[in-house]
Amino acid sequence: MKDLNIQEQADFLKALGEFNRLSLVYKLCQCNTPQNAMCLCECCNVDASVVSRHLKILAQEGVIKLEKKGRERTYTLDRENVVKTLRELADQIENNL
Amino acid sequence: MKDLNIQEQADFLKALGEFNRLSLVYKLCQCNTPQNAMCLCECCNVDASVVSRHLKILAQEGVIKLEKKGRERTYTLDRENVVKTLRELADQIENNL
DNA sequence: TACTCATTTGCACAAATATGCAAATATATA
DNA sequence: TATATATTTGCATATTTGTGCAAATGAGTA
Repeated sequence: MKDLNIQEQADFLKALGEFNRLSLVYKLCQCNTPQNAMCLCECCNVDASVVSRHLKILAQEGVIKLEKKGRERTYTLDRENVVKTLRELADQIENNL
Repeated sequence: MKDLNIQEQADFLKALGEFNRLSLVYKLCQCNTPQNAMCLCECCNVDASVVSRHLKILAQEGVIKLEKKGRERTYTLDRENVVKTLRELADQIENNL
């Protein structure tokens, strides 16, 4: 339960604040089973390499989790972390911190 | 109480997801009285024109509110809207929407 | 080992963004 | 009206970011 500093919070929000990345997040939100990158490609109209990079950014910021089992790499939304971070931010702002 | 589409949500998050803008938000969060731009300049080490532009972006996205009374232009955090938007986002993600 | 499929990386490039300075604008006051 | 102060805008610029393509990598399978 680390407290994020301003830069870290900004990076987290920036990760979510891009259309294709946010689309990926919603896509992962809807399918409750882990998804591989090929499947995720369908939701935004871009090259697989672009999806790969977006997923990397989301993973770095703790938005999604990568699971490697053998050949497969599947991604799941880190629902708990995203929800927690957003709510903490909302609470901070509500309470003038 | 409009529902934001993905692009609008992304724009809102992007507005918050930049270091100097988030610093401005926290600054406004701490001082409960409306602040003018000169005062806000102090919190980030940039030119007044840069602050002006950041404030404009924040205002466009409903993060802050501008009040003009005569010569003075003061800004206040639109606490209610920011908190509401962040919580709605958290709720959406929590509930797989 | 050779092949196949999924993913990442290197490179190039266009578009967006953040920034500073100087000039323009707006608005109160002498 | 002239002046002072606060803010915005026009321009130039450096940096970041999103993107696609081709090549490289990784990991299973024939």
